[in-house]
Amino acid sequence: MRVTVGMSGGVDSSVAALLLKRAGHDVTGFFMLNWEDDDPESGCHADADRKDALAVCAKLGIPFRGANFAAEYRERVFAYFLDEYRAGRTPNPDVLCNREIKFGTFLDAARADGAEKIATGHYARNEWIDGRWRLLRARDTGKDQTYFLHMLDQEQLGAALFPLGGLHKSEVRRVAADAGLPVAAKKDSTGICFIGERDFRAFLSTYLPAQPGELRTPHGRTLGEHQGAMFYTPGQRSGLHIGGHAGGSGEPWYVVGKDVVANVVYVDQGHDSPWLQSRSLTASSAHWIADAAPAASFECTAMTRYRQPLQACQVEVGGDRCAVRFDAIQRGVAPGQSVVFYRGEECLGGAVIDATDAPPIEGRR
RNA sequence: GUCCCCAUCGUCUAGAGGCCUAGGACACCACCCUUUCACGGUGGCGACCGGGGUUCGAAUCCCCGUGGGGACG
Repeated sequence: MRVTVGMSGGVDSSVAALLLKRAGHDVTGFFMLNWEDDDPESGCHADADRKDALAVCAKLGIPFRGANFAAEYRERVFAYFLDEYRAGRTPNPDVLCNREIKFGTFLDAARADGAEKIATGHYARNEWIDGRWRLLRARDTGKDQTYFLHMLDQEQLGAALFPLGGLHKSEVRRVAADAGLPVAAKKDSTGICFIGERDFRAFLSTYLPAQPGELRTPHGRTLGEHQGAMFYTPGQRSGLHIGGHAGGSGEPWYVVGKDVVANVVYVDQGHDSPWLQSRSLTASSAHWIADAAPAASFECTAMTRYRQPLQACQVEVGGDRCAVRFDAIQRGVAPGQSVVFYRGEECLGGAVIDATDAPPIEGRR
C-alpha cells in the first residue's frame, strides 16, 4: 500500500515510518512546515527538524517530500486561536490543527501524490468495527492522544494509520535505538504543534498586545495587576505575582475567572477554591466520530483537558450543542477547551466548552 | 512637634541571648511532567534598616540615627 507518513523529525513519527516500511508498505516521508515568523529560534528548530526527518528517510531508504502549509495553518487554525483568546477563552489549537492540517491539507496533498493512506506518529488506534471507523485510546494510556484527534471524521479516520497505537513510548524509543535512527534519543517536543515551546505569554502578546488590568478577588479586593485578561486561564497559578498577605491562608492564588470586557482577572486562594468547582457544563460545535451522537442522552466518561483522568458523566445532546453533568466535581474547567467523550476505549467525539456552573462571581458583569 | 509603638528574604511572617551558617508560606527562577493553555512534582535564589554598646555569645537586651504607624498638637 502506498502510505505517506507525516514526519516531524521526532522519534514517534520516525518510528511510525520505520514500522510501515518493515510491514512492506510503499512509504514516503513528508515534512510539513506550518509555521513561519520572525523568531530566528523557531526558524532554526524547523530547519533542524526538517533535516532530522530527511536523515531518517535516508536511513530508511524511503523518498522524502516536504511542503509549506503555513498559509493554511494561519487561516484555518491560528486565526481561530487568536479570535478565541481575544474573546477571553482558552482555545486548543492542536485539536483544530489535526482536523484542518494534518488530516486535511496534508491528507489532500498525500492523496494528490497517489497515496492511499497517510500515517502519523500519534498514540491512538483506529479500527473498522461494525461498519464504521472507531478511534480508540492508545495502548499506552499515559501517552494517549485521542484527545487531540477527537474532531476527526469517518473519512479522515479511514484514511489514517497510527502505527504506534499499540506500543508504549518506551518500546518506541527502543525500536528507534535498535534501528539506529538518528533521532532515537531526541527529546519529545511540546508546545503548540508546529509553533513549539516558547514563553507562551510573550508569544501571545506579539499578536494580542498586553493590556494591564486589575487582579481582584471575588469579594472585590484588588490584589495587583495582570498583563491582559486574555493571557490567563481558569485554574492557572503561575504568573500572578501575588505574594504573602497579612491574614491570608498562605495558600497560592489561582485564576478563578475573568472579565475580558472590563479586563479584570479574578483570583482566589487555594487550589480547591469553590470558584473553580463545577459539576456541569455546556458545549457547542459538537463533533461525533460516528457522524452522530450515540443517543440524545447517554452516559460515558470524559475529560475536559488533555491527560486528565476520565470522569463519569451524563450527556444530553441537542443539535450541535450538548450539556454534560459529571458525577464528581470538576476543577478549573475552561471555556474554549474541548470536552472529549469516551466509552471504554473508544473516543466518541467532543465539543467546545462554552460555560460551566461554577459559582458566578459577584460584581462580574 | 514632647510622648508611645514598630522595623527580619520581592511579599506575609517564625524567631522572645546560645537549638539561627536565621525557619516557613506565597512570589520568582530552573528542571521534570506535557503535541494546547493550564494543574502537578522536585530543586534553587533570597532577609535580620544603619551605627554604637552590654555579654564568653545577640535577629533577639540598651543607646543614637533613619524609616513607617499612633485621638496632646
